[in-house]
Amino acid sequence: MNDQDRRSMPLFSIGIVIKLTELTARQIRYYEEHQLIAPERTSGNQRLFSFNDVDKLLEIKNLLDNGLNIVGIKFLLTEQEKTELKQQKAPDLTKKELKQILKNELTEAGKYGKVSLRQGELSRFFVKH
Amino acid sequence: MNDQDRRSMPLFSIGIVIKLTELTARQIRYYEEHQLIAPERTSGNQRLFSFNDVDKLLEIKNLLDNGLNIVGIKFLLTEQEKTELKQQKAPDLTKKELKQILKNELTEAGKYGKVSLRQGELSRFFVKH
DNA sequence: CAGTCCATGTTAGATAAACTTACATCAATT
DNA sequence: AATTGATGTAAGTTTATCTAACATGGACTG
Repeated sequence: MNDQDRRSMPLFSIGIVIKLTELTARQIRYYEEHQLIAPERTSGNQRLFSFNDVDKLLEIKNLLDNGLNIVGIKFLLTEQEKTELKQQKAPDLTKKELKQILKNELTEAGKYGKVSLRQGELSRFFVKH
Repeated sequence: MNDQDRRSMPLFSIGIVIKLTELTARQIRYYEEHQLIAPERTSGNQRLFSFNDVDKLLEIKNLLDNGLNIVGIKFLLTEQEKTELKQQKAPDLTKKELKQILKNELTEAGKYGKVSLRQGELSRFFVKH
C-alpha cells in the first residue's frame, strides 16, 4: 500500500470531518453536490472521507474565504489533480492562464491579511511523505 | 500538535475500526470492557478510536492469536506504555520477568509459524515519526 | 465426564448519527 | 425588484451504534 492509497482510503465519518474542518454538514454536502469532492459511501449510503477529501475541504474553505466561487475552486482543484498526475503535456493555455490568475489573487489576498488561520493540508500532518 | 497528540486523536468510528482490524464489534467492546483500550466517546456516547487504539487492537489480535489471554495482554500493554513514557526507574522484578516470559513465548510461537500475517502497528503507516 | 470459565456470537430494543428533500435566508448581482 | 449563490433549518427516514442479556463452544479442572 503506497502513500496515495493511504491518502485516498475512506476513513472518516462526516461528524469527524465537521470537527476537523470546522465546516457544517450542509457545506460539505453542497461541495460534494457540486463535485468538488467525491467521498466514498458505506453500504448504507453514509459518506466516508479520506485524508485527501479532508485536505480538499480545507483548501475549499480557504479559497472561499478568499472570495473564489465554487466554479473557480472546482477549476483549481481539477487543474491541481492533473498536475499531480504529472501529465507533462502542453497545457491548455486558457486554463493555465486562469489558474495563474486565481493563484495570484490568492497570494495577493494573503499579503493583505485576508488569509485566515493557515488551514494546511491535513494529511501532511498524518501521512508519511 | 505533536506526534503523540496525532496518534491519540479520536477519529474513527467503530465501523471503520472493524474494517481496519478485522475484529468484530463484540471483540472490540469486550477488550474495552477489560480495559485494554479506552476509546473516547462522542457527546452521544458513541466510541471514537485513535490511531493508538487501532494499533493496540492489532497488537491484541496478534497476542490472542498466540495464545495469550486478556490479563496477559493487559499486562504487556501496560508495561509497554510505561516503557514508552521512558520511566527509567528500576523496574519491578516480578513484572519484568513476566514480561520477558511472555515475550519469549511469543517469539517462540513465531518460530513455529504460529504468527499469522504480520499485523503491524497501523499508525506506522499513517503517522509521521 | 460434568462443571467452569473465557472469548465470542447473537438478538432485542433504544438512541445517535447521517441521509435526502424541501423550503428559508441573505448578501451580492443584475 | 428580481435572481443567484452559498448556507441555514426542519421533517421524516434510514443506518450505525449502544447496552444488556442470554447462547455457545473449546479448554481446563476437580
